Amino acid sequence: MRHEFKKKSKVLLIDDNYEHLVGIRELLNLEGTFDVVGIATNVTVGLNLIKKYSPDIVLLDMNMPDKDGLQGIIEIGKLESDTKVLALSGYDDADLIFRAMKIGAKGYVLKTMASAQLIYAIEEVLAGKIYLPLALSSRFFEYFQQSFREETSKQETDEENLLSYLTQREEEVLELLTQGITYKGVANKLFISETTVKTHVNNIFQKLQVNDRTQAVLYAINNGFLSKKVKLGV
Amino acid sequence: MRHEFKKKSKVLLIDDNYEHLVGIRELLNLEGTFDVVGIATNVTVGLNLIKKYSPDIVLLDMNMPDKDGLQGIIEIGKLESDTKVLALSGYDDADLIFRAMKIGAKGYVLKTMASAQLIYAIEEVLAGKIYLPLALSSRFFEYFQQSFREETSKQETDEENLLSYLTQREEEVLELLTQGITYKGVANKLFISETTVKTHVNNIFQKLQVNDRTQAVLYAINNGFLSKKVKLGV
DNA sequence: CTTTTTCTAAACCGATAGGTTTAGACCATA
DNA sequence: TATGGTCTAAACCTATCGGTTTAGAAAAAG
Repeated sequence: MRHEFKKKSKVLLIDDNYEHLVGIRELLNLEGTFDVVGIATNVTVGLNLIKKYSPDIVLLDMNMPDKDGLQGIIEIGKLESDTKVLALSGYDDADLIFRAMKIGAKGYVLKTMASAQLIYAIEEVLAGKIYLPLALSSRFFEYFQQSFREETSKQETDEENLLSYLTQREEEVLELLTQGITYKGVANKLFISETTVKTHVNNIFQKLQVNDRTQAVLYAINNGFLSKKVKLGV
Repeated sequence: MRHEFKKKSKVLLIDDNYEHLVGIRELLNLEGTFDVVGIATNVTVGLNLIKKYSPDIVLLDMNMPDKDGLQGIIEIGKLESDTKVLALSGYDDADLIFRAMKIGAKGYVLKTMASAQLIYAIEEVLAGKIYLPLALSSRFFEYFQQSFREETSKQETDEENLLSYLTQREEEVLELLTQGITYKGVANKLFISETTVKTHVNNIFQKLQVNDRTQAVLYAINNGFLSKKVKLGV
């Protein structure tokens, strides 16, 4: 796609390192297809510039002293603008990459990367895609999978999941308990008497080794009983 | 890395489509660097073959009639072997890709892809990397970000988060309630009287617009009060 | 064809929870 | 200084919860 009237993309730079800031601006200006509408050395100023210029993309440094980059991404997201965020960082910290992508960064590039790659990343993000260099992408996935390994290890590997001892009916009752419903309410929903509900609930308490409904609900939530509602489903 | 005594990698294929199965086996045999140690048309048989041959990698079809592929990945993971799973599918369903990667697949390739790309994917996974074709990787990230947008929208965007009306002391009390502690227990932990706790709790109920402790705990959990413990932290 | 499990239900009782009112002490802000 | 919010606390009462025992009917397992 190369035609003469192509509109330049508006770019904003936020980085506490002023030299780096100017360096990137020069680079992008030389490229000719970008219009650097502003630069800022902190997030607060950057946010104001975004409101003023509505850039297409913001290059946002992750490692800054005052407000950190993650908070910056969140606040840019709250603006409800179409501004895309490309995260910049000196380190390939898996956790940082994961968090940045989680809260809406459209890409993540290292400062050590070749300028051509930076340009490519910007273009990809501007085209609506998500850009992660292969090396970072790998780290991201490792971290991603590890997060869920820890999370699911309790539920699936666990052979002592007391929830598995519950009968079908008891599960139904527990399900209603986790909605904060009283004995009377459960009885009505299941078309059984209140005393029957109490019997089930007492059996549930014994099986889950808890003393009251709140603890039962907490056990249920922390052991995968309600995973679909509380977390991302498997 | 090319030396004559390179050991062939053991590959296992699981796919309910027998023709496809044989086709891939032929392809891999022709390649010369792979040793297809077994093929199976369902997960159950496949699991037994994995136990028997300890393959380096399993190509696992996601769309099968009996046990589906996701369950297959989980069960292969439970074997605690070093066998890696490369997911195969006819569809680039974002949700399916996300789930497969979440539970431990090392890669995901479409059946429609060129055979050279399949070979490349297998080699990458065998080398300990994670392989997602660019197109799927994009879909994955979109889905990934969308999942968390939904999850965080209630907590962060929400200006009607009733939790924000709680005083510090009330938050402390609620925190203890979410651990399933009684009035008496809370009183002891906070070094205040039981009646004081009851006063705080009643105020909490009114502010959160709920009727009992279980509902209060559920509200707290579903609105970010306990996010660090229940979900992945931001 | 027994035996066990599950689901149903009642009666009884004490403990806890929840609702309401009132009130003193402290602190900050108007 | 006065006003409002917070934290503390008590007294009172009712509703609900939780523990225990007992038991019949139906279904599943042996």
